[in-house]
Amino acid sequence: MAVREGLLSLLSDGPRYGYQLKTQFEAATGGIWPLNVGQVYTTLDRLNRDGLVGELAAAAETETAQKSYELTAAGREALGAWWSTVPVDEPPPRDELMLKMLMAIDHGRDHALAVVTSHRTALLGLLQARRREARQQTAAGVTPPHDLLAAQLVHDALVVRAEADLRWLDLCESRLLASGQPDRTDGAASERSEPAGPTARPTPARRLTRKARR
Amino acid sequence: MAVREGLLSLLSDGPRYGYQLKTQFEAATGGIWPLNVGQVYTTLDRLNRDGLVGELAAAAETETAQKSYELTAAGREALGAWWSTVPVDEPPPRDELMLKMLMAIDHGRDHALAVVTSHRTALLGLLQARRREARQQTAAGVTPPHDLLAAQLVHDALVVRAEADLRWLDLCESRLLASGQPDRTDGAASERSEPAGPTARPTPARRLTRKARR
DNA sequence: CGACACATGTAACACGTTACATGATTTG
DNA sequence: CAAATCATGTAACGTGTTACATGTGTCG
Repeated sequence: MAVREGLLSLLSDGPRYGYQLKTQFEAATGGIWPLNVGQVYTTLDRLNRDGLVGELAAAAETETAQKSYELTAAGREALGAWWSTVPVDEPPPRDELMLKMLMAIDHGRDHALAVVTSHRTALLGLLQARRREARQQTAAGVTPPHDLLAAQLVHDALVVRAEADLRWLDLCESRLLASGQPDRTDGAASERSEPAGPTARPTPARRLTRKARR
Repeated sequence: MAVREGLLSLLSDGPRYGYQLKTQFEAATGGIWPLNVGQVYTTLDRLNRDGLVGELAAAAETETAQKSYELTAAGREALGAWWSTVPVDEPPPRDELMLKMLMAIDHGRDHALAVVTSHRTALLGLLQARRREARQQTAAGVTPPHDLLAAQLVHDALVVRAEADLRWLDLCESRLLASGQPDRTDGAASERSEPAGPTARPTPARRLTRKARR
């Protein structure tokens, strides 16, 4: 649910047709979010299906296949809801870094700590690279003012996000070190499940496996 | 690409069957990421199709429909790549807040500033709520140690993210205020496109509309 | 017995994304 | 003329997600 709302937002400024929306979407996002034209048409179809946009039959005047779309009342309402709604993460979004961390913890503290350090260095490198890019970007000011602002804000967001991730990794590390839990790198299995030989008898299936015979 | 890797990670500990994976996935994520069982089976099928996991024919021993899955060599390799790879956002991920902000800017500085302030207050409220939750959570320590650590880290992540978003909103505000760009709330149209009456002649189609007749 | 947890699986749909086909128009 | 841009659209695939159908075993 991102392209949908983007198109709605662009359409709220007046009727547009597909290719135009692609162009304006990319312009509005500072050229950072390329958008395949095909997706515009499929998304427009879906929006049309859902009654959020309507075809503007005025295409006859141009003799070409240009079909314009405009917001319907429902579309305008949906867009308004989007503007006023803050994305409440409930349940929390499936973030890759988060999931990776949790899964790593599941594999033992050592693994988790390794993931922390490797990702920290990688993220630090990314941050530096982005700062370098930013300097070059401002040096060669080629983009128009609007696009420049957009590009700058996107860059800010990426930097802030990366910093947040780094801070979170630090938190993970300290929490991991604080929890005196012993590592379960084989040998000493934790409470989680059996050491898992090739034919491990899995925890929740004990009963089933035990009396499988009717 | 999140559930896939999660299942691979769980399977790297030994063969598992579907329901078990659901249980362990939810346990590993501190009960915060509920996972529909059906999705486990479909994902397992897809992983099987891609040759990352294989069925363990040992189900015969249990007489029941329990089919276990295990990692293949390719699966183990994919998982290893996952562990060592830091998610590099290139192009940047379609973040909803970011997109909303950019689209708001496209609609004029005033609108953008309004979105900033509304989202800031909403995010602040969310932050406070989460801090409150955290206090209650630690007070009623019901969850086992592992799940508690996971839940705590997820909570940390959410808080850190929210703080980052707030910081970014502040940045947006200052950038917006710094850019002396006049607002384009009707009347004075910006460089972007025509004021867009019902039959607006769209910018990139000038030529087409002009000589449409073959 | 009836409710509930365990266990597997299918069908359907959502959105995002890419590749492809097609044609008109502009421009070098 | 040829290449690039403008312009529309379809087909196909990928993952995530939910709802549903089905059956066994446990427990109060």
